Amino acid sequence: MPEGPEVEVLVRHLDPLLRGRVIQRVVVSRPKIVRPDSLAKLQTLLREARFQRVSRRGKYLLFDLETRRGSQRLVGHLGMTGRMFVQPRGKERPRHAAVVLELDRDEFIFEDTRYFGRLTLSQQAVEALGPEPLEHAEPPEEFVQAMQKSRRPVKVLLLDQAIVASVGNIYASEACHVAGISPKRAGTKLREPEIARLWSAVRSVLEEAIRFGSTVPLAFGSDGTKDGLFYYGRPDGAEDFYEERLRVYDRAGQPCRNCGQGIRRIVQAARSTYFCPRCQK
DNA sequence: CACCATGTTCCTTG
DNA sequence: CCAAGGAACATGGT
Repeated sequence: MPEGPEVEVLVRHLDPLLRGRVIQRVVVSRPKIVRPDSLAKLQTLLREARFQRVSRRGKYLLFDLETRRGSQRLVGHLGMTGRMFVQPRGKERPRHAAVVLELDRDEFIFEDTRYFGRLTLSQQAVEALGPEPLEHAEPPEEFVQAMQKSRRPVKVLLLDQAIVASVGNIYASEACHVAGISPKRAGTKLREPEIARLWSAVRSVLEEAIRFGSTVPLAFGSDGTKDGLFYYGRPDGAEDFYEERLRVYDRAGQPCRNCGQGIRRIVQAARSTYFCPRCQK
């Protein structure tokens, strides 16, 4: 499910639900998800821990906990198909529930069909993240430098979480389109004003997605219908707003909303990229 | 059966 | 050292 915006919307949903609640029991049915922690370590540390706050960095969810041994931060990542939600204890758990934190009458569930996600006390991945787009109105120096010194294509650079956090495969294509820059351009070939344009395009694309995700009805629980490209699925019966939303992603062959040219799909670093050959140079 | 999928990491090759 | 490509992880949708 996740790029930064989806994680942000999920965090805003979870924070008020979890704040102040105490973990009674930790059930890990997929030990892989908890790596590099051990199951025993997690169970020991999290039992009787109280949620203080849920926040986000990049695509990671940060759960601040007050444990018997002081403050701890649990780090979550949704991989491609992860979901997190709170449901009443006793309700049937989804088939791919990877980790369950039993609270009082409720339980927190981390479900992940493909099991690419993580829930761990290791801070290592978070520490390696590049700048957070929505925290810097101007392109940070480290971003400009990283772009200029690499010959990799722009779209591939945007996917590198060490260069800029929060951008995933959908919003990388979207940002290149908004910036009017071809996804194939090498970082070294970008002029400074183009890098600045790219930075603000990333910001506006992420911001727009967060606004969209916050206003549309979402079903966070396992009973939401299957994905669309904004996740969580919408509740059954909710209208489908999702088609109109994206500029280029998954729109191969369809007309560019700016100029009418056909959107093209190419493959970069083994992932799909979409762009308008006329608007993006 | 084929191919595709919102992510990350590791390995090989050049 | 860097870059590119591929595979792996595991499951499901079309």
